[in-house]
Amino acid sequence: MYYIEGVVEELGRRERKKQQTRRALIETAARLFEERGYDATGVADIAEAADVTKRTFFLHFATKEDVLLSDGPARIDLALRLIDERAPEAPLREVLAAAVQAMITDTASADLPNGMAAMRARLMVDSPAVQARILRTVFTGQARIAEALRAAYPEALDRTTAASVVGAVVGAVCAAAMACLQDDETPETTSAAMHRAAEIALRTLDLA
Amino acid sequence: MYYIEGVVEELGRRERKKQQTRRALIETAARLFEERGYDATGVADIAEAADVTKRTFFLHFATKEDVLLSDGPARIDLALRLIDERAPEAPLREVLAAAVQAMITDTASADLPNGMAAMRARLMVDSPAVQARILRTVFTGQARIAEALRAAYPEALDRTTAASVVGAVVGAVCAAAMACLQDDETPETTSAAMHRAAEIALRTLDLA
DNA sequence: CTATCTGAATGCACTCGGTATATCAATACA
DNA sequence: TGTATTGATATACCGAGTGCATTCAGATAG
Repeated sequence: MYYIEGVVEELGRRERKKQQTRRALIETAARLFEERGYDATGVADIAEAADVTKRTFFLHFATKEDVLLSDGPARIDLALRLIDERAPEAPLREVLAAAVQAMITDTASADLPNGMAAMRARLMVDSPAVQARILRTVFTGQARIAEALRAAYPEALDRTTAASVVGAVVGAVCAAAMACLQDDETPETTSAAMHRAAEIALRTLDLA
Repeated sequence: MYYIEGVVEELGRRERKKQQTRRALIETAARLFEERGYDATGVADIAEAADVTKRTFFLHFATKEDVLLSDGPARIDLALRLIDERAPEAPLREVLAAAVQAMITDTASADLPNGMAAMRARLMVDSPAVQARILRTVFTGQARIAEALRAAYPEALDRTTAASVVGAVVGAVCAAAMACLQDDETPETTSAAMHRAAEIALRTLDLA
């Protein structure tokens, strides 16, 4: 508690203000996307509604899509931390399974109450730009996970094998998620399908 | 021969001119990307060098990235045709394996002599926009393949299972390819790695 | 052979995402 | 208190992509 306070309170007024405008931008963007749709909402509109300039928006987010993916990196970090903790003592399959399941669960639990995931899901289905951006984020994330696993199990995995295995699991999960989204499945069904997809793809490791 | 001539010659002067400007745009774009780099080459530059207007460029390609992916749909169609021919008589694993291998081989054989694949590969590594676009193309393509397989093997595959399996295979192949590209591997090594990745991911079907 | 119609290409103005630069003003810090 | 940071601003700008009216070559009918 002492420690956490130390870290959290370390932020001066300046940094707090910054986080404040950042949050304002995220929430305003979410609201406007909801109200008017993604394409019909310009960056200028978001900035205007959040009472900052367009330039300020781009000071916080590199692209319009990024305002939707502000928590993407955290999810990858979660997986990397988990790998770092349990590998290489635990078996490869178990570590990879735990990492992927943690990411799926985190997506479901952190996003759903926020309402963010539902919108993101909708946008992913019908906004090509958002879909492309998410895929790229996932793809680079999976590369980092593959590299972490290869480093942890150097005798079992070379670079392309590691990439293949992680690619298979992530690819399966993403495809399953997308199939559910297009079918307008409930979040619970979708989440279950993602876990099942991960299990299916993890079979690749059961006969090495 | 008679038949082929009939089909090929069916194109009047008008359609030929159209294809001609289309090809000119593709080749000019490739040349300029090679010379100046992707980001430093504007659509206006390509159009200018191909002696048409910017507006005409967008009459042939929806986006700047699309001029690089003009043959993408054909590759998916190849897989779909193959599935249509062999399913549902042949076993699922065999059909999927054949389809994926055909796509990999087609990529290697049709692109490499053209020199197109090498550049596309380079761009995929260091141009986020191109990478995102390719991923989206692949992703929608894999959805079509999954749907075709589900339709052909309705008793073995529901929608999300089909998506998971195809997603696993395609994800593995893409990840392996990307890993090789980032390592500057030879086309042969890359192609081999993709085939190996497909084999690994196809294990998911060996224990149903 | 001529009249007509179709559609590929044009020209131009416009929107919007994203950037460059110079500047202001609040905050951290000595 | 004075100075250096730095988050935010204002303004002008670039390039991708679109809307729309127009032109002109080439297909088609009479």
